[in-house]
Amino acid sequence: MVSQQFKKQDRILKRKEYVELSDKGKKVHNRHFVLIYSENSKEKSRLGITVTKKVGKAVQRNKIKRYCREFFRLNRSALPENRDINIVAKKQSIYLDSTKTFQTLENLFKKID
RNA sequence: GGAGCAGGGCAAACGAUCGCCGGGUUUUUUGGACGAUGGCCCGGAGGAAAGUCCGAACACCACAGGACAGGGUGCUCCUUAAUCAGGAGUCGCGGUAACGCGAAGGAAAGUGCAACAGAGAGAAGACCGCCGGAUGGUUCCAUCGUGGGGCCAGGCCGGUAAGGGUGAAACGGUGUGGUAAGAGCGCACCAGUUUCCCGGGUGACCGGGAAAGCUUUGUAAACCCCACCCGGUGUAAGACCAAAUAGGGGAGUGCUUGAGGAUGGUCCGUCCGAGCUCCCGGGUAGGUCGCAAGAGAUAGCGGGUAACCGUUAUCCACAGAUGAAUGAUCGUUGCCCGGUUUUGGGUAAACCCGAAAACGGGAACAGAAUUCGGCUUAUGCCCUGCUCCGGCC
Repeated sequence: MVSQQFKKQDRILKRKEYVELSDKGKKVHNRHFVLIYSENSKEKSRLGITVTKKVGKAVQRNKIKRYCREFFRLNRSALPENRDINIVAKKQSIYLDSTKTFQTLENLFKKID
């Protein structure tokens, strides 16, 4: 059984790291999300989520972040290792419910090489 | 049954699985501490957490005292830590009513403004109308002549604010006297203003009476005047710890009589060579604190119309993140909406109201960020009381 934990060390927390990632990383996107990713020096993949105020109000932004975290937590074993990944939400993403969010992210994560 | 007014309540519940944040405790790691890992236990968004519109606590900065400027408040009394808050009232306005709304001091300090319409709009004004006067024409009566009356015509001179018309507003209303016609021009009553007196109320104010001048428009969310109040910035406040690198100050030591470094196990040797060592303060990244138990909640009793106050008891690891936790999936039940079917009542029926069943759909507004007290705005459902209208007895 693979662990489904998702703790603080599995996340990108510093502004510096986000800036570095967006400078160096590769991007894939669809109409709801943008993924920015690059290899890291750690053993695990780490996740960061960016939802700006343009997307919606606080409740909607929180919902998107929780869906993204949940997807990452449940599907880590299927994902590539040694990556820093930033999920950037676009404005369209507030219209998705949980199952559609998961489907959309799954399709998008397949594009990561 | 319909329409409305006021007040209050809830913010789906339970279970399973996988997670997140904080705290306590414990295991392993370690010489020990911190930390990390695993286990167990406890806690983890709102009525508005929102808008950031007021008020405070707290912190730092500024500050002898006063005046001006600027800003705020503006019926009364009370409550509160405090307020542009709240309660109870007064007055005015709206509503049939329950009830609601009001920046509600001063317009007889001064200045300004009052569109359009209208004759005239602030010590107002004569357009129509009404009245008087002189003039012209005509006619009637009387007459020697002079004269008197009626009608018509227009312009001229003057009076008049009662009537018409305009306007949001035209300098009180009704009646009567008066007059050429009119007019607060006089008088009576009514309304209003100011002053004074009496009574009630803590007070705003209310009730009654007298006098005066005879009536003095509106606007102060226009300037202004009066009374009272007011330093500034906000937890990214602010306090503390503090790398690496660069640089500042001081002390010691050294500059061919060579500190220190490289080579090396060490010494000699060889090479490089003007710095090296220590201390101090400032300070960046980063971190810690601020940062969670209080103007606290619930219940009882006492005081008060009430806001609220006093007192007693009980409860509380009542969230503390910082790229920011409080979630996801599944199941059961409940809630709301929709049409369908069955059924009860008001009835002869249409129609209306209620109940049940299965089916389908939905679950609002919204996420703590230093903390409290208010206000405002957003929003789903439920309950209670009251008012008006209609029907039946």
